[in-house]
Amino acid sequence: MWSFSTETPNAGGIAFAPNITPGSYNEPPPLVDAPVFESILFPPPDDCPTQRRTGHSRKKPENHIPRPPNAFILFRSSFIKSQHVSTEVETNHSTLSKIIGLTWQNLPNEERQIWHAKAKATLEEHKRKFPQYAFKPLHTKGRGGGTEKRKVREVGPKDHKRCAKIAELLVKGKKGQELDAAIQEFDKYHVPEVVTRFEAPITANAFRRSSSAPIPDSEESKRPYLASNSSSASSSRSVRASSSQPRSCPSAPPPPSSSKLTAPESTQDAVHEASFTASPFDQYSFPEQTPSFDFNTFSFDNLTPLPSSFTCNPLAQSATPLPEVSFSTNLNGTESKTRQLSIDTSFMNMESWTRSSSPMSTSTASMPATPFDSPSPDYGAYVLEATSDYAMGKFGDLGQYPSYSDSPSVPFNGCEGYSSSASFAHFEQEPKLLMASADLDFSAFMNSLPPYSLAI
DNA sequence: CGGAATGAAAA
DNA sequence: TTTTCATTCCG
Repeated sequence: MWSFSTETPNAGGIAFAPNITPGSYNEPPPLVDAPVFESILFPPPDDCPTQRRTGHSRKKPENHIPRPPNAFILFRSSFIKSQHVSTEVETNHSTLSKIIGLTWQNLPNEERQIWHAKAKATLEEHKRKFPQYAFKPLHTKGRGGGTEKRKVREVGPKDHKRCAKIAELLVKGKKGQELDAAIQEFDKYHVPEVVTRFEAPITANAFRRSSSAPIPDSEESKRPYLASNSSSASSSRSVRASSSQPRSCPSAPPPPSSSKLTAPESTQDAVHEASFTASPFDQYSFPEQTPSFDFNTFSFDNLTPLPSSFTCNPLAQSATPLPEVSFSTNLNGTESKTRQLSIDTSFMNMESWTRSSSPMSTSTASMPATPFDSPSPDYGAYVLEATSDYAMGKFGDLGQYPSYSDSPSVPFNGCEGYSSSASFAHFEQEPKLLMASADLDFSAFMNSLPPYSLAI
């Protein structure tokens, strides 16, 4: 794309600073001929056809001279061209920009320095080629009788987890087909964070078109609860967690304390909380037989060391059949904190969750009456979905069951001081087992749930 | 055409 | 300090 000079930058007349012995210099290392024994993660291309952009039907003047690309743009361009991330993993370039941005930040300084040098060289050549060029940005922002404000950071991170994971794998050297396999494995258990308020309904087709969604395999998925779906409904067994996840997110904020509940530092969460001061559970009419589960009396603190799996049904004495809650943990080594919660909803009374009685009908007055463009029938299976800032997963799995998440993110009753939210997911087929994974404090997550959250 | 990233340069 | 625009291409 851009013509890089593959010769060493020193060849252009740049000399070493005097009185520095070759063995002592360390500040700006000779970029190219430095003996980099660690193989460069994303080596720049050797051949550069010097093509100037593809035939864009851009509304640029014929003689428009584009800006010289900066280091990141050069890196991104090369990254895209070399297809380190195959289209199997990601095709959307907005998401790719996220991934490449994260990769760029995690890149070793020496390697980033290479691209900065390339940007410098490109700039020099640009100046040589277009001596009269001057960057003249058009400030088309005049208050000319129009609605200003347009650059609102509206949409939250679509799936930062996945992007961070990809970037993490990239800087570890995984790319291409090797990356495909790793991400495929990741997608099997990863719960996409796509629940946002007031967004367009997530329909089945829309979700499949979603960029961050794993490509749906026509065959039956290997997701845990699907497998358990085919098994006997009465026995909800433990769900195997993904074998081992180092879970080291370099760029992610430090995880909150597992013992205490702190206020969310994210301003967006604060907005969420401020937007919904009223509890929707008071407005919505839940099924009358909605039982309650007292998490205050049920403690998970004695789960250390956690059993490999155990099942509890604290409401077994109740007349109505109730969801069975089973917890399973995988203790792979000492630092495995990934635990999973599965709820067997096979005996859910779906009749009581008709569309009319569902909170969705009241909370989405502005939504289209039939927000599902999928031709598949509407089973009307509304499932209470719960998330919290400390639980990294949530009930329901949009990856497996394309669901309509109309989530009025609301603070839970009786849980003040931190932000948690509830949402309602719609499943196009009757879910037998819902899953949630909590990577951090499972006990805090469970305690954050409202009593009726399990009374699905 | 907006988005999604980082960064250089102009306003 | 803030805005533009370099690259890329899908929706």
